[in-house]
This record gives sequence, structure tokens and C-alpha cells, in this order.
Amino acid sequence: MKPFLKVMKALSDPSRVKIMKMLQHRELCVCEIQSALKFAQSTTSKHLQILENAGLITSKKDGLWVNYSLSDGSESPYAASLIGSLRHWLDNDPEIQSLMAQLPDIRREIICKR
Amino acid sequence: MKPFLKVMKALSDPSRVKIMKMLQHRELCVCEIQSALKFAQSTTSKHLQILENAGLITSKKDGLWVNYSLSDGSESPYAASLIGSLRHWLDNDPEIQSLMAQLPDIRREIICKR
DNA sequence: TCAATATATCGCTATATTACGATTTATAAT
DNA sequence: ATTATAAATCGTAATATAGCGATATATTGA
Repeated sequence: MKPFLKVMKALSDPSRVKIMKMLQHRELCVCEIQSALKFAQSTTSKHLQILENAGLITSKKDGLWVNYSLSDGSESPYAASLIGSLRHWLDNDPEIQSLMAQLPDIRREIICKR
Repeated sequence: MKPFLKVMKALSDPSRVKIMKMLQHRELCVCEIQSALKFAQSTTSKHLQILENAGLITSKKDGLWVNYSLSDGSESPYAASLIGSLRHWLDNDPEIQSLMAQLPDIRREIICKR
């Protein structure tokens, strides 16, 4: 039951759902997500840990950056199913849409270096 | 986003997942569910309200009893999808299995009347 | 080696959730 | 009408979650 609940809990938070939707478009580093959601760095990192622990996203280190992307779902059938459903869900949500609109402007070379 | 989050939150609690799995087998009244989960009546009722509010279950009054059953999903596409997935998910979970084993013995005529 | 940058983790506070008992409401039977 | 039963709602305490700033860790470049 735990793996299932992890996926449900992970997707019970609007910020984490937003992260999932952003990652549908491209992989992102922590500071890009932080900038998009206007959260503290620690908060952003925590959300990412929760999503990763549920098997919904994966991370790949690249020098100083950690790139997060959608998981292939091999870790959890529940994650796999929800990742698939989320691809077409919530695209018409106004909050998601405005977030997607600003996504092209969020580039690590410009946004990061604090 | 709210309707989606309601479904995810509703399914983030192990007791509510158990209720969903029990309702796959047959409709149940509050005191039957209460007896199966060993919860106080108010706690049981609250869980049912949360599931119903998410569009995952529906209720039908029959005299003193309120019978709860799985929703047809027409209220929420997210609920519809998860109701479908849950039909085959978690059947091998030990907690779910032992709950299902005792389900035949939980009958309102015997259990209720407190 | 030292400084700068990106991320992760820790400690704390505010808020949300879960559980209970007590009370209220609705229905049925006497 | 009165009593009994099933369920819903209210108030409250315990626990979990989300957010932040401060700190620790890891990597890069000078």
C-alpha cells in the first residue's frame, strides 16, 4: 500500500503537480523550478525529493546542476499510470496555462547565479 | 486543479483506500464500514464525506441506513480514472486481503445496533 | 587551496489532517 | 408523542505537512 500512497500524497499538492506539468515540456534544474514557483530553494528541493521518492521523477547530476525529468515509471506502476494520465490532464487549468506560458523564459543561464 | 487534488487527497489515506476496495465488492452502510475499520462512527462518516466530495463514491438513503457505493465517475474524470485503476491495484496487498477475507462476515443485521 | 555556485538537509513555525467523544438530525417502530 | 437507531456535524487534541532561513555538501574555476 505504501508505494501507492506515496504517489497519491506526492500528487496531492498543487506545487508538485505544477512541477510534473513543467517537466512534461522539458527537464529542469532546481533553480529553474524554484524561479517558476517563486519558492525558497529548500522548499523546492523538498518537493522534488517527495516526487522522486514516489517514483514520479528522476534526477541526473550534471556538474553543479541536478536535472530533474519525468520518470519512465519503471519504479512504480502507480507512478507510471499517473504520469501517463497527467499528460493530458489539467492542460486547460488556468494556473497551469500561465505557468507554461512563462516556461520558455525560465532558463538557468539567466535565472540562476544568486 | 481543485477537483484533481480532491481525488488525490482522498486517496492519500490508507483507510479511505480500504473503503474504496471494500466497495468494489458490494455497497456498505456506515456502520458496516465502521466495524470493518474499527473506527469511531464520526471518523468513518468523515472519511466517507471526503470520498464522496471527491466524486469517488455515492450515497443512497434507505430508511435509517445510508448505503455507499463506488461512483460511476460521471462527476469527475479524475475520479473515473482512479476508480478504474483501483479495480486491479492493491489486490495483493496483505492489509487489503485480510480486510476482504472478513468482509463476508460484516453484515449490518449482526454488526449494527449499538 | 580558496571562492563561488547549486543543491540537500536541518531546525523551526504555521497550517492542515486525523482521530475521538458529544451533540444534532432523520427515520422507524411502539 | 416517545423511544431507539443510523448517520452527520461540532469541538478539540495529537500528528503530519508545507514553508522558511541557516547550514552542510559537492562541484567548478581561479
